[in-house]
Amino acid sequence: MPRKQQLQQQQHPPQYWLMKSEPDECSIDDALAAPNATVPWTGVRNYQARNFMRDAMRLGDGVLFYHSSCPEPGIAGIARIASGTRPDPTQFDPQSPYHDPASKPDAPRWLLLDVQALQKTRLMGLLELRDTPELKDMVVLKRGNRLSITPVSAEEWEVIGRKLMGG
DNA sequence: GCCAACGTTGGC
DNA sequence: GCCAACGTTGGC
Repeated sequence: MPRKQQLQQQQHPPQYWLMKSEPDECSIDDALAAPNATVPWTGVRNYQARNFMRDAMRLGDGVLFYHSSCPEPGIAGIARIASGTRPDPTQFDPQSPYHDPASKPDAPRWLLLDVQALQKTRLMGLLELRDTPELKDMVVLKRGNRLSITPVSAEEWEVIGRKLMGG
């Protein structure tokens, strides 16, 4: 590994995130079927979620791929952050449901990054998440939470990893 | 800067 | 389809 990259990794210890996707739009299967199993994470239209991408998320960070707004909401796979941020082109597309007429190309308001699916897992549903004592503080489980991107602690990541990998 | 109205999210 | 919870908008 190049020294520069090594230093960067030392500056940024592993981080983990939960990212919601509607399976009708992009399921874990869809992501795995994409070229390089990588999809641009379009459609984030919330400033807090955008700021996570812009300020905190780093190449290589772990991602819990979560299916939302569907019959069986829950964690459906594991992924990783596969790029830095760039402007989300759908904000400039009048045909897109994510079109934002107030955003100008010389000052893009919304960003995306690439997410690479690593593997599909069994579905770990919301009830199971809520029933796991070690996960009771997960941001995504907090009352009224609607953020499509939420941080996951290293401890939560390990607990979920153990359950999903059948350890 | 306040805050009511409105829109969206997302589980159920 | 319902609705709780939250974010955004816009008049003042």
